[in-house]
Amino acid sequence: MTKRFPKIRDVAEAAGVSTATVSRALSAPEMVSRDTRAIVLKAVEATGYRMNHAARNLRRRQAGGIVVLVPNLANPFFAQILSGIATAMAPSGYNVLIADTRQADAGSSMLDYLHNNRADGLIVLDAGLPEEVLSAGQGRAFQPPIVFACEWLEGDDRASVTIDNAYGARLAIDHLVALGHRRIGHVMGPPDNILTLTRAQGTRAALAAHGLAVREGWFFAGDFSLGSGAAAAQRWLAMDDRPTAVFCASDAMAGGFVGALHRAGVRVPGDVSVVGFDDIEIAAHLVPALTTIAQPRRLIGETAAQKLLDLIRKTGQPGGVRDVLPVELVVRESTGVPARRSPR
Amino acid sequence: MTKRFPKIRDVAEAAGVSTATVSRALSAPEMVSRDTRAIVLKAVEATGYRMNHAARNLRRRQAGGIVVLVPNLANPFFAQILSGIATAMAPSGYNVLIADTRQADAGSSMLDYLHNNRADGLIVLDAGLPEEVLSAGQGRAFQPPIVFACEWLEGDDRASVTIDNAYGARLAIDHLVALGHRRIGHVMGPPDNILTLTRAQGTRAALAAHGLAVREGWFFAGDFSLGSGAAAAQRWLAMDDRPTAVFCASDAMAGGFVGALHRAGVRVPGDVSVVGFDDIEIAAHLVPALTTIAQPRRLIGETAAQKLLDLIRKTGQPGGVRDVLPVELVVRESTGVPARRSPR
DNA sequence: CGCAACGATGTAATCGATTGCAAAAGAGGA
DNA sequence: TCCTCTTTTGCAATCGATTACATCGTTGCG
Repeated sequence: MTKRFPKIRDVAEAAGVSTATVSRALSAPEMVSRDTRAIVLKAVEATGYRMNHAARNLRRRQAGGIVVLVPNLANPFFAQILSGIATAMAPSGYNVLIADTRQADAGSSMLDYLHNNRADGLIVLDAGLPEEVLSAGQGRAFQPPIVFACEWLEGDDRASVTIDNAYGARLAIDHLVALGHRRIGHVMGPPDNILTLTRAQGTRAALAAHGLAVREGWFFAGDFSLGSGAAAAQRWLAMDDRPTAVFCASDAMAGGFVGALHRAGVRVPGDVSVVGFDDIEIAAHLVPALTTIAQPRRLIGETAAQKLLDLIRKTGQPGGVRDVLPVELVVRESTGVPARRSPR
Repeated sequence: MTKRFPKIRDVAEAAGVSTATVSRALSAPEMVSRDTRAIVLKAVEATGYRMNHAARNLRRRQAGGIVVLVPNLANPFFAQILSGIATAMAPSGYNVLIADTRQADAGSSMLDYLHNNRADGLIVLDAGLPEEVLSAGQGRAFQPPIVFACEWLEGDDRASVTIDNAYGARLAIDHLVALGHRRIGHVMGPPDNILTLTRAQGTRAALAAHGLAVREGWFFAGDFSLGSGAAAAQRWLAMDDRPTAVFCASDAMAGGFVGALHRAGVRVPGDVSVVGFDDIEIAAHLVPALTTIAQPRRLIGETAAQKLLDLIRKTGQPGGVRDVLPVELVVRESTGVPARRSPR
């Protein structure tokens, strides 16, 4: 910001009107007569004027942007969601700020975002943030509207855009049972995560509904990552009494699981069937192509963004509306009828 | 922004000093005596004061943020880079804005970002933007510092952080040749992309250096995506005279290529060896695990961010420094000695 | 003892756009 | 022609923090 930009006053002079008129011609065209509007627009063109957002935001007492809190930016799962958010936000003129909640200085800067004037609203993709951050500003400070996406806070009535995780789990289990599996395991996400909980609970419920055993030993710990899927595979390999099918709470874990199994000489779906969750793009291209529960990631992002805009503009529902988007089973190659007998 | 926040004046009153002193105590502590500083800090605490960024930015004539121009946010390749950028930017206090350059309203809003006061600098991951956008503002307007990352503009001397793509290609080809391959193909990225060009050119050069044929029919069109890799596989399958090894310009394409081949009954590396490029996280977990050229994505992001900060602060080199980060070959399972004879 | 120099603080102008209020300009209507 | 009502415009205050410049003590040194 070294040279001088034309400011609104320059445009006003060029057009022979007042700054107020220029301002109105640009942000409330209907308040200005057709003729002056044309003159002003021409002057804007001629001077190359561009509005100064800092000034507008100061005067309007707003931030001019929203922030998206992502648990781990490096995780490609969020890419599609972010894209959806960006798409939906583009026409609004709001900036989209991105912050990684698991970063070094997370604590303080998160508060900074939340507390005031850095953002007019936020989309939270990480319900695992410290309570005091998410519920901050209840006291003296003002808290901007929040929309949770993917994850949410139990017992909290703020707006959210999620999927029915238990139903997704049920689809996976039903599919496996229909294929003839009776011995079904589950690779879980990180502990305490709401998605982990609901998917695991959904799995348990579906198993029970089919009158199948729920063996705790077949519930493998994981954290949604590729590596944790591979680690679960090692534990599966070390078992005497293995499940013939495994439902993984994320495609990444399913990929890691299948890969590690393959390297140990176990075939999918020949020896064990695997179902993933998410339907990330590569799922269809894996070897074998992954059977999975598809969730509409881009739509989740777009919906969350739209919801946030409504909240900011105070249009639409007063708040607290929880959208639940549909999931569906996508059958590919990684599931099949169970082997005559468990290998080994 | 409905309720009233404590402003600097409130803090000043609470502390019994002037607003100037409060401002200095907060952003230039050394200008204020130890005692007053303590008093001010206490008053800040007591009032719950948080600075208004819009006001500061207006006064300082800056934007308070940088923007990252991403060609396709949904592409997970960029996730790691964004993460690196976010990490490096966090301590600076600059906001990180993200914009998808292939979005609907791209043209106009990109200009908006570039031209002024929306950003103090930008990191461009898409050198394919229209010239008039990237070179905009040379005339009357001021253009903020730019750092190119991954991609760059040929003949442009602005700062950039890249890798040696030709060398990466050479590593891949050398590896294949060392395994005994003489018939080597290449799946390319999108036309006119600088990465496509340099990698293809590097491939040609390496091939020539080994005295091997450069057959145009073995250079498959692609666009870095999974689908285009799978499409290339179809073309490979339809050939009479196939290469025994294929170097793909991205891991995504390699994944798509291998997957499609597998579904057609062709084995990797038994029937054909495949090398990727990028070393995305899943590469190590694929079946077969992908041999690839690793590039330090997170480091690219961090370096670009640091460079941009230097440019903004006018520290460091005056500008135009081009960093080239190292790449390396990672040998996994997708490459092996060529089959005795080409299948079919 | 007196003056220069320095450090700490306060005063007030400033950044650039928006908007409440008032004045001016039309538009009808009697 | 005069008056009321509506639409367009302009004036000037305002948003909240920063910072150039001025002020007021202090300290140091000749």
